Amino acid sequence: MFVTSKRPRLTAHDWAEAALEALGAAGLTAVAIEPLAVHLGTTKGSFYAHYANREALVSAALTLWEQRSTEAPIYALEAESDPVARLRTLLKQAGRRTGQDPSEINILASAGHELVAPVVRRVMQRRIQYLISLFEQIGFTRTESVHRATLAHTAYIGLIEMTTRLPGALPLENTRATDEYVKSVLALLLYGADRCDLQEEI
Amino acid sequence: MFVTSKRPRLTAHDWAEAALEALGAAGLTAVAIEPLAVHLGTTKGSFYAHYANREALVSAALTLWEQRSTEAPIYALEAESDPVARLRTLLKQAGRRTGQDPSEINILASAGHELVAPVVRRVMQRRIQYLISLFEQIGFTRTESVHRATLAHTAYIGLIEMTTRLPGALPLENTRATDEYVKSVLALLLYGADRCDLQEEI
DNA sequence: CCGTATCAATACGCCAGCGTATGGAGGCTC
DNA sequence: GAGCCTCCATACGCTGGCGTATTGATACGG
Repeated sequence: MFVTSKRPRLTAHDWAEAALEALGAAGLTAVAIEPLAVHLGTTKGSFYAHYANREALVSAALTLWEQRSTEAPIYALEAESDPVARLRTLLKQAGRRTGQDPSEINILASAGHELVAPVVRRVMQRRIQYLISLFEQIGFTRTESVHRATLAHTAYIGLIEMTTRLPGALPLENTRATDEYVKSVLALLLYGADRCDLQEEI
Repeated sequence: MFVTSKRPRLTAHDWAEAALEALGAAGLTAVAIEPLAVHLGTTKGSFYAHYANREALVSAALTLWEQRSTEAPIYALEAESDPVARLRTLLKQAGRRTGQDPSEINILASAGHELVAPVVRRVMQRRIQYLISLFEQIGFTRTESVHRATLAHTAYIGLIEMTTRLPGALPLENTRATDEYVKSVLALLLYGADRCDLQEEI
């Protein structure tokens, strides 16, 4: 042919990347070999040169996701010094991502699958642990920190769930309203942080 | 035959009920005619005497769900008089149902489907509106009420999402810990309710 | 420059589920 | 008790996806 278009040969990583994209965009059932092959401009025949079966592909995609979900947020907060500032930027980021990113929700929804559950569990637990540590650094007791971290995390999950599944259902019309909401939540989560009968480090 | 077992003939309602059960237990894909027929002890041939197709069945199941989701919670709170007590029992009920009831989450997760979205949206918006009215009755301003209602609702969604998808991932080991958590959340949601610079009705 | 390992293409069998067609069997009405 | 209406059963074709087999192309190293 003349227009061979020089398609570069695909690697296992290409497949994993496409699988992760599909998983984030449309859930576990979208990680289907034949549709992915079409998307990648090839046929499923070549897939089995890279992976044994669909499960292996899902595993690879999840590995990618776990890496990125662990590395990314750490770096982003290194800049901030005190725990309150870190919490604030964390919440602001969450508010900004609202409704933009269905991947979190689609992957969490896939946790019914044996392969997905442990990965999602690890990522979520790391986040919650980090939140707990933030509240403890702020000066709250252990149990109070656990409670506020749980509230923060579940509110985040519920927020992205609502905004991706039912866009516009929450009474947060625009970005302004969302920002105000985030501020409000931050205030509530920090309620009592300035009281002096908290356990201090000295 | 001798052991005809006298199976009663099925009605459209029986199918809708079974469909709703499957939807709540395992999501939209579980609302499949042939498996449901097996579950009901019949064959799919009889299904098409009641409904035109699968979509119609899904619609019927959702109608059932919407009715129950709207009637139930209203009655349950009529007993309580003041809004704070209503909020408290609401949260306690939520905490008690934790991890027991995957249906909310499975139905919400099905809102990607055109047929499901409007129903779920209506139910959710009614709840949020009710929460907002509670906070306004307590004495908060409109925007403050919107914020706290949104926080309460999203925290609830996130809580049941986490407990059904990833049981044990939240740092709420047992029922006691969950009760304590709910108390904490209630306290945070009501922070400032006793201040006198709130807008009062007199 | 040739051979081999890797990727690609096609065809095949398999399974699950939807929707249709066609008979059969039971109950209700008159 | 005859007839009809409703529900049940089975068979069929269709779609979409998985996994396998076989063959073809192509890049890369010796």
